Amino acid sequence: MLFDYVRTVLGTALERLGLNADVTVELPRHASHGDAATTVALQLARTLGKSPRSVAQDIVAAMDYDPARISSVEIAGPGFINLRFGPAYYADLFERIRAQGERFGYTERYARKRANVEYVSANPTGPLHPGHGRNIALGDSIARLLEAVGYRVTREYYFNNAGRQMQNLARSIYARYRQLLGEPDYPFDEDNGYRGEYILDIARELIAEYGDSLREETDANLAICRTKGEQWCFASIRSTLERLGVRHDVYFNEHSLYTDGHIARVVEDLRARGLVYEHDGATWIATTKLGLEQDRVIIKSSGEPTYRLPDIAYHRIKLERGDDLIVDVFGADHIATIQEVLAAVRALGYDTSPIKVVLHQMVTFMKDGVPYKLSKRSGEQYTLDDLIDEVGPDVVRFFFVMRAAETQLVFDLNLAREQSEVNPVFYLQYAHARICSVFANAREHGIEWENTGAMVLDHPAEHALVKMLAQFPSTVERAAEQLAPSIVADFLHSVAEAFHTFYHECRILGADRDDVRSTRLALAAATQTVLRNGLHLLGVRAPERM
RNA sequence: GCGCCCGUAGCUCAGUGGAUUAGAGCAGCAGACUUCGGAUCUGCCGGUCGGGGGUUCGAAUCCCUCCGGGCGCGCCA
Repeated sequence: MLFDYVRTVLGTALERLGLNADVTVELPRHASHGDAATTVALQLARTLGKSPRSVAQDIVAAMDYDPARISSVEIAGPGFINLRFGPAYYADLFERIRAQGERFGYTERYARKRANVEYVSANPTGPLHPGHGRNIALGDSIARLLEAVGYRVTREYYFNNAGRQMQNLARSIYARYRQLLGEPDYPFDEDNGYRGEYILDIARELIAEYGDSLREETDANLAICRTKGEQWCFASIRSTLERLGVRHDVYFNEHSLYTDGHIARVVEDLRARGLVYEHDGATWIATTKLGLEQDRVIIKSSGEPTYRLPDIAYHRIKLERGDDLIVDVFGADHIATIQEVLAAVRALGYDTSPIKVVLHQMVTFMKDGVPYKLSKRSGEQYTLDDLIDEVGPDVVRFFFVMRAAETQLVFDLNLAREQSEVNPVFYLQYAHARICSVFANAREHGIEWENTGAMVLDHPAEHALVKMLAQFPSTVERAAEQLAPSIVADFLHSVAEAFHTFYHECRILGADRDDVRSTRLALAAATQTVLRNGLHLLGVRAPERM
């Protein structure tokens, strides 16, 4: 949007010269180099066998433009073409932002495309821990970003409520149940058991519900413990997600892969391709034939599949659904697994290119300058809920997406708890609240203004703000394409900065002319929209007052 | 040993192959309109972009190599 007119002018000039090239226009790093710059002459010089500067001269000579929109064109350095916007350019940008109003920033580029985003996918064996926060915030913001560029998005949660983990959960609950019933020495499996405080809570609920009628150690009673545990854990997980504004459309149960025959089909199909063999009583997949380091077990000698097998079946199903884009949000510890799974699915004859894996690195929590241990081993767990209690949902969501997924994030608990200007979330929210306050003031003083066209933009701070706002749609697209919410977080900081500077230098309500006041109010309204829409993409609230 | 990720200011991080001068925030220092929210704004201080080669008109960015850190490499998930 920012460079639409510039691109058109340059494109026409190239056409006139019989040249063919992608016109990339960028914002120069230094304001002294103008408002827009292109390196197209440098790129063309080689194939044309001419010097970049002379190519640039030809292009400039062939440019036909409105001098009110482009006030200067110059060739600089080795062959850059630098342009400066004129008043009409700003007026035009501003008008387009104003006309789009609340829809500004959302595009239709990927309309009619379907995307599936899988995230969280924690098994129901306990409350979410703080480390899950990054996966949740990333996954949900990615889903929001994809929606913003037109995708129809399904949010999916994959879980396993069978298998060894759930047996351990049932046994843990049962042991605590017996202990609470007056047998403190009843054995608790310290190695495999879940030692969290919440197990006791579940056991207490069982006593309230069943009294001591589950005392006998039968499969049926353990099954009751298991079911109770699963329900309790899922309720806990969902309530935490709810607090963060996250809701999934599909909960995919791993167990259905067995009952629907998908698991058996995967084994048969892999076997038909000569990729399966038996060894030491187990069934193996020959991943070495697929270019990986070593072969892996897919069915243990006990007859139980390993997690790999359902993962392969699950990804095959995802591909068969025909979505245009399939996003897996995983922690860095899944890297080996996902490589194996994708290699196996490819070996089954599928094109895995719709699958994009967002691997995020681990989070280190810091408190008072030292790493804060959030041990799962200790009986007392620090949960994601505790973190939300401590710093609030907005800070949790923002902190987990403000850095690129591939960085090893440091979550500074002191900074997060700080309710002041050092906290980067408040800088953005304050800008929004400030704008709301200006409008509240306008209403209070009975200031009438019309958000119509024909406005005046004179001040450099106004120009800087308009230029910033005009980049919102392309920024959202770039963030969506790169599956990188941190791009939006950075951008919003720049918007807030441009607004605060504008606010400081330009009186809005106190402007000395009515048309200037109306322009500035409209500019504030547009900034408000960008901040609100942008914060929404990150799942952070845009408060009217703080 | 192998695979993936990272290494940029004291700290946390941006940086889309581009420009004599690599940018923010925090920390530190110095300032700001008696009027719309000072949770703000303006300056200053601070860098061998981990080291070394290469590709290119041009490299923090791409390639190679070495060093350092993280995560994996289970008949756990």
